[in-house]
Amino acid sequence: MTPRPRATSATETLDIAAVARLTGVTSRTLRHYDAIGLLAPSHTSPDGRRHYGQAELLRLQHILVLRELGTGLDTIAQIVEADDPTITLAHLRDHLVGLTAERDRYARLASTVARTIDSLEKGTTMSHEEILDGFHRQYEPEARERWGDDAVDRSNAQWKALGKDGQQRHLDTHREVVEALGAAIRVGFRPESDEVQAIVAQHHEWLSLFWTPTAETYRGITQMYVDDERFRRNYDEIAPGAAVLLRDAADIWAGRHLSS
Amino acid sequence: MTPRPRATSATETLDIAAVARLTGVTSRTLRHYDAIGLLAPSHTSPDGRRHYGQAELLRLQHILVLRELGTGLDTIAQIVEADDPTITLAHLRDHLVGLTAERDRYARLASTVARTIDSLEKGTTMSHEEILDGFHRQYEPEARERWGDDAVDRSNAQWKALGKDGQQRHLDTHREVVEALGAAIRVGFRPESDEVQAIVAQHHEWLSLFWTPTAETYRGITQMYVDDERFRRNYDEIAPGAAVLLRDAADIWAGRHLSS
DNA sequence: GTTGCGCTTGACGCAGCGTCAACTTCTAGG
DNA sequence: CCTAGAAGTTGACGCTGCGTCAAGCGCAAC
Repeated sequence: MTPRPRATSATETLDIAAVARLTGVTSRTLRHYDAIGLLAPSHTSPDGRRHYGQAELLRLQHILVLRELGTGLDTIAQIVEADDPTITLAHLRDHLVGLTAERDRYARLASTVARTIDSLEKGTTMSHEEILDGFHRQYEPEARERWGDDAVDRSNAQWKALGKDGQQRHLDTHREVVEALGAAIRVGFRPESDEVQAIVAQHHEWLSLFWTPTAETYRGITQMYVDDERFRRNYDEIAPGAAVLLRDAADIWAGRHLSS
Repeated sequence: MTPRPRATSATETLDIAAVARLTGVTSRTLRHYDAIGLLAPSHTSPDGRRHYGQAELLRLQHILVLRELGTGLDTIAQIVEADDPTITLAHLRDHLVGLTAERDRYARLASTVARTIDSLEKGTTMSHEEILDGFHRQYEPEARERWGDDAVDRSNAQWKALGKDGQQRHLDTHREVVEALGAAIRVGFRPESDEVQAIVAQHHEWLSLFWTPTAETYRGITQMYVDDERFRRNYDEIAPGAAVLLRDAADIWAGRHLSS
């Protein structure tokens, strides 16, 4: 005796948009799942619109859990088709092995990269060459696994030469920015001045050629210019305080132009 | 004055197969990298064959390191194009965020899966025949693609190697195990007896087709046979106490034969 | 001559949808 | 009742990073 809303065709089913909202998938995905036979709607209204019932929602739940775990849709199909906790269990057991392996892989990668970055940020007298060399060495264990010893040894020997060349080109390109900074210092411009902000924009553009920093990472980079002796010398030998000026100006500039 | 090997066209360059062997990538990948402009050969001989020099090897090395980190090829192209340690390091900094996020994601997934397994183990209500039948049908086609894991590769290979007859025999094995357990109970064998231990070995072999249990998980599984009503009934309908006997025997067997 | 290896280009295929495009249908407003 | 707009539909191509044929060419051995 409870009042039903407009008994046209809706009993307890949800249309595709409602399911999309509830589960967070797109309607396109639901159509895709229908197309590949992974999840059919409970019924379609005469005009072709898809409607989903509770059973389909549960099945979708199951699908999404497995998908979240990185399982392929075909495998998911077989698992949900079986609709059997024990099958799922067997699958999960296998999957757990893969997941922990991936976790460990990423943990190793992250720690390697972090150490590389640390050695850069804290490196007292570390040159670009040494950084690069160290970077390369960090990957030796993995590289040796994949590539074999002789290949790694040979590439290690050649690594410096290439890096040296690239380093020189980088410094040349960069010098314009640094000299502009030096000029700004001698004239006494402040970080928030249009002139210095323009230099920062140039610096950022230079950096953005290959990589798009966020506000946070851009601030981090310019902070690094101050913290790291090797970098700071690069700036300050043009004009004392250049690194600090760049950092301060970049801090302001990032707040104005970069999304945090 | 050092003797050169056949000065036809080879000075110090490597052909595509040699590069493939050294670096572990396929020749197809090298051609792909050439096609998309990521890594061109140093020169091509008149018949169209690609040859790579030391510089190309180093560039490839750089590419592969970045690829290993999960960087997309387009981004890799920009980074190696820059050929600048600072850019590379900036990228690493950026990438570290993604790596730790991925690591955490997988860690969360792994723990979620582990807990899901736990709860499923307690709630599972399937007979082994159904498990086996469903498993066989479901994993035959596609699991191998998704799961490069050794365990699944091995289990599928074993399953296929069994052939139709062998597969059927394997299906029968479980019943043999259960009936042998029943017989052992009726005769009054103890868990540590050679007879019961042999049954456990058979059971473990049967189970190993689906995943490779450690001592811990094998004990967990057999414990589940006792804890879960439906499983226990499967065993105990053959002979009362079969599940408990299997668990106790498996506990001993695991300690003797499985690494913890 | 011919067999066979190793290379070449060209093409299609795969997952898992995103993203138009072109069309229909339902609903609300005037 | 007409009309605009929102939201649905099918169909198609696009994307990444190659794997995997297919067909052909050059070179060396038999």
